[in-house]
Amino acid sequence: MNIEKRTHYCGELNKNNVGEKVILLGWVRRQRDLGSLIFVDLRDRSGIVQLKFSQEKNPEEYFVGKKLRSEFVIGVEGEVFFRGEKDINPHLPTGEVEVLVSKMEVFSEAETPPFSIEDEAIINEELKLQYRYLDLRRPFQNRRIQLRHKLTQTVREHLSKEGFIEIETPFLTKSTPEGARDFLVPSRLRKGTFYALPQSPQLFKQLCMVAGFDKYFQIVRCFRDEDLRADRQPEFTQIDIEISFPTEKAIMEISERLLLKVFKEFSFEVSLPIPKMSYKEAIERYGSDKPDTRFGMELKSVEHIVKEGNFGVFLKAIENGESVRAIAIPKEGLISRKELSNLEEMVKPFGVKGVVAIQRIDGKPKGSQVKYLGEDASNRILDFMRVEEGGTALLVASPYLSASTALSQIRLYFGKLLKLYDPSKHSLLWVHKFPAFEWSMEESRWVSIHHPFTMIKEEDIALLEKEPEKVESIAYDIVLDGNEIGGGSIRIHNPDLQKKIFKTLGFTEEEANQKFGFLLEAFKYGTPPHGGIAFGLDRLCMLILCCDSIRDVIPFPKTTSGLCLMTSSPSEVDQDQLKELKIKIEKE
RNA sequence: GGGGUCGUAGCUCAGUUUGGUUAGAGCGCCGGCCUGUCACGCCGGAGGUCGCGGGUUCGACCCCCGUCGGCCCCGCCA
Repeated sequence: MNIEKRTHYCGELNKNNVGEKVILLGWVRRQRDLGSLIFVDLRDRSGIVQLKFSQEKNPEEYFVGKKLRSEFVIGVEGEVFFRGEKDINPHLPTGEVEVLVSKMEVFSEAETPPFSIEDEAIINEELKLQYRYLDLRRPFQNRRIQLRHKLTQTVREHLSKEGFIEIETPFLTKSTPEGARDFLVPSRLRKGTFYALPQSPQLFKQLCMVAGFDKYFQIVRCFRDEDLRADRQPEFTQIDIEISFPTEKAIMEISERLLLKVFKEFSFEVSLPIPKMSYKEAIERYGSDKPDTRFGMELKSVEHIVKEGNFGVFLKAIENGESVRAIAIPKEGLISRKELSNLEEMVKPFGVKGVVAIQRIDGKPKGSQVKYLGEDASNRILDFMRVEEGGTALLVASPYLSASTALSQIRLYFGKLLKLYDPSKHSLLWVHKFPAFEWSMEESRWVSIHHPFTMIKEEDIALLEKEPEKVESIAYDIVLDGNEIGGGSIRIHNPDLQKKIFKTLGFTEEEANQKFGFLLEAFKYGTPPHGGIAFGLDRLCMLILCCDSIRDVIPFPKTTSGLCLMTSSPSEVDQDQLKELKIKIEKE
């Protein structure tokens, strides 16, 4: 058989091909042996078509067909026939036709695979990852990776059309402080020194602006040595963008055109226009800097009401400058004593000690704390929170941010539980006006919330020395259904301001020069104002394809403990390799 | 670093509550029969380190300790 002469992919065949001679190449999905008549489903990346072997019509090939087993790789030559009205399989796109095989070649036999190569197969994650190439052979999983290709193609095409230049930046680069832990790569030529794999191409893309490329993009792998999650892998892909002479508005518009182009391509419905919300407002209304705005249940502060009651816990909290915040749960979310203690468990990690519930039953407030809060105050809370009959107000007392975060967890929990949103509709949101710095208890210093190269509001420069917590950055995140899918900022292009920021972050001039000297040096020679954004390609792909885990859209992912079960990496290396690098392993 | 949960046939799971004769089911696999199947059907068969190590016990899949691995979460992820 001449394998160069494949005429069709299996999934393409239909009634229009009847009578044609075809050559198909693929995997045996299943064999149905009826005696002197055998049906075989042949699968390739496009789909499935039925092959027919008949003892009567093609005795020679029939006897070879007898020996076919699942996952054999074969090539067939044959003619496409209409199956006949009563034999049509309506579940198969190619179900109206079949191929009567006249010639067949078995390229490769196959052992029985550890799991069946079917969409319906339920397979433990461990096994899937160990035999990832078989998992990827399953049609829907195969399609996901093909769709990921379509996504990256759409991005490349769109950005190229908009005048962006794709530029590759190094993977072997310099370890920098701040941010995630680096993956290190030892250098052989200069023993005792290390490259780091980039957490993102941040500094290089800025240098591309200094170099005059004006509009840069890259679909690029990034590496962060931190713990994994369902939506976090140690290596992941970003759509990285940077432009010269930007405004926040310009970058948002570039981003929106790109995202909408992608969403259109995938028939993914989002509501427009995309609202903008300050960080402060997001925390106030949703308790999160990446709120899911597909449903309401907004948070409110109720100190002004509860301070009139007699509930000691709340009064004391207010006295200590803490907040009392509340959320309204609809009547469908009936809260039993058991559920309430579940909720309390849920919010414990956020430093909230208890949750107070007030339910409206027959128009009256019910709940174990009502007698302390007073019926009047309780009623006012129910009214203020617009709690319907049968619904419940949940209250927590804690420092503002912790109370807000805790309630945001409760909000998300009920939003999902009560199906308060249509899963086929999606909601985008810009969150901006982030604070530039936060105090790190661990390091006893100010650290950047975005990164140290983020521009701050001009009028806040004066606050840098005395009140860094009040400094606002020109940074923005884009949120899709409660998931951060991208973020960026306008950068600092003035070396003096950059030095001031380093000072706020507690770097001495010497340290700053040692770590970022090349950037500061570059900025001396004419630097355009610049800024950009980066999108998480894997996350975006996961959300568009409605997957539960980022692993589903990464061809060869790691487990939650950072292992590749297929290759068994990471693994030990030869002594010789270590010797060459002058590295000694310290035994535990 | 911490919490939760899972690990029994090739796969998915039951059995563990209350330790006790030979550890089961469905699917898959192997052999036979079958001309319109498409989750083909029918008959027959093979298949087990109960994750691993130790302990308790007359006796452990079951109880205890440790360990490895999967998944989810907190911390962490500028």
